[in-house]
Amino acid sequence: MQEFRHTIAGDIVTVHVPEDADDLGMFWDWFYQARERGPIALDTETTGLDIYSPGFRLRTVQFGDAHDAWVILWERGGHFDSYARDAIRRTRQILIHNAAYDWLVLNQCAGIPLEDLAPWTTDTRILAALIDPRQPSEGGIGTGLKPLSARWIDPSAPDTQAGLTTVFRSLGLTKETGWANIPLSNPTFLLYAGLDVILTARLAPILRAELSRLGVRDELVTYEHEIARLCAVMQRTGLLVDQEYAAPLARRLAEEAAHYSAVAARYGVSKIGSVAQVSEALTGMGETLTERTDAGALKVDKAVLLPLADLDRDWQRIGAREPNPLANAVLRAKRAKKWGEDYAAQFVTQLDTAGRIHASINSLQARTGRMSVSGPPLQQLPSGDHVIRRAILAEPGHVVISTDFQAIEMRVLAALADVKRMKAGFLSGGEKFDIHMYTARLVKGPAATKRDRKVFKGAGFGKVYGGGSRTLARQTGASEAEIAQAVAAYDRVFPEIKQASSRWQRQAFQNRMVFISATGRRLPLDRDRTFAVTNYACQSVARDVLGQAMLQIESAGLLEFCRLPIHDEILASAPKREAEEIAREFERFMSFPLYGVPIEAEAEIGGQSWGSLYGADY
DNA sequence: CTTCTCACG
DNA sequence: ACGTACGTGAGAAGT
Repeated sequence: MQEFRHTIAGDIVTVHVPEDADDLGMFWDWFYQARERGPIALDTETTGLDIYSPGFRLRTVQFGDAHDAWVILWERGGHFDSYARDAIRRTRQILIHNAAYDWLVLNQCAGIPLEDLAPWTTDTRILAALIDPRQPSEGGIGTGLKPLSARWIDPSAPDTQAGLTTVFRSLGLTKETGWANIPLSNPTFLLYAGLDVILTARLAPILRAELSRLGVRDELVTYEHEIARLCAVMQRTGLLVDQEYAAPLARRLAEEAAHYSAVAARYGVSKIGSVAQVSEALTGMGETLTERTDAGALKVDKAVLLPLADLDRDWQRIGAREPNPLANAVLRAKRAKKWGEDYAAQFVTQLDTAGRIHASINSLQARTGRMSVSGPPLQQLPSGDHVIRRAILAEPGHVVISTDFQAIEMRVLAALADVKRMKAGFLSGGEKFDIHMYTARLVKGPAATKRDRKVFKGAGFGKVYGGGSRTLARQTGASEAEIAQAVAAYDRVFPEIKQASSRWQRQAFQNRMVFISATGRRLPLDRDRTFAVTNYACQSVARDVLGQAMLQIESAGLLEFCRLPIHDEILASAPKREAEEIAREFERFMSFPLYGVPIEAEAEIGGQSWGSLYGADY
């Protein structure tokens, strides 16, 4: 038996590393006693983060309480993995920091279904996010084990990740190669592997007590664990990639990027991403640049370059001027590079052995509770045409179904702010109700035009986002005077929105700048951006409406069809012959009243590729 | 590490 | 009294 000692918050703690059958017997004795005393913290060390790549391996499984940790060398196989597997299966109160990752690792490498672990798991990362959801960059503690331990347990708690990076380097390894190649005999690796579970075990009761002190309901904590499980199931399922489409697409986009980069180089721009080079070259060609970035540099983003290239927002020729060839080349090179490298190439390189991608779904990422998807970022694929989404396929014999909420944030706003005439509209509107046209008619009468609709749609978003007339004018292209009038009219028709916004800001002030959402979520407000409370209130409840819908979908037995949550939409793959019926069920389980406002969803049935919903014929 | 850009809801 | 667009992930460039 190897043993390491360390001091945490004044206590000497022990990390045990069993080396033979006798040692494993001692682990078993500890495990049985610890299980009687309370929850057991669990963690894994692996070769990397790419759970589904062919070379991925589980290296160690750690168990621990507040004083002892046991690092089981899974990689050694034999008794080591059978003891670890038995212990995992027999734990009835599990503490994990960022449970979704370890659930998926154990599901993939140990064959333990995540459905068997999830009901017994408390995720300390979820607890922390419900106390303060802000990232460190936003002034929060963050939800990493290190900053949480430093805040709640011991300011000098070791940064095990950073510490290991140093060890990797001393062994001639890197951040990338270290996790897979560090010998299991390395004492720092073993110590840190053990300390992580001890810290998790100590964190859980402290965070529970804090949640209770803050009055956060247990129901919210439970709900959030359920959502994490549903997202993990979708991540495990993954999405099928059309490799015969994606691989040539990645090549074609790389060629296109190279071609237009070469054109830009002829105008003195060697790096198309260099703001300084592009702005200098354009100025040298006689173009006048006026827009500035936050830091004061001349702006050369898409909105600036498109008019110079005589292109509208849909990249169609305007015919107003001779296109600037450099602006045109930079625009096209950047788009081809992004689409090719960030999307198409990722589809090909991140595949598992079955030709599927398993993008990571973070069920509780944003300050508002919104989810995020990364590796690749499937929530952000270009939606203007089918080119990228065409590479994602339904299962063989299936079709894609996309069910999205209708104007969800406006409905949530109407419900939360009790906007009388808006609620009346949603209640009487029926299936094809158009809130923006309804608003235009309220203000302008029956003669309201499509253009009026566009202006009031902008005003509506302005309200939800807390924006002003100037930004709205810039976004919609309408004049500032016209927008100012529309916003004023909007406030007359829906006076409750402004009242609610002020009320919510007052509530936040009285609660140390934390607004409590309708679902009990804690939403910290920045002191100099209190107007954002309107958006936080709506966005976070819209997120919880999606979560509620996901739970109903699971209860209806439809989880197996779900592939991806996208804020106001659920993407699914369903057998072609049952698609019509399943689509209606998605609509049904994504529709329910919210404080008297009907939340409604509409399903769209496509073909075999996701791109079929964006114009592809396949 | 920060800034800028660009993809989404 | 006034005015403030919200939330993400990812990569390149420059500090």
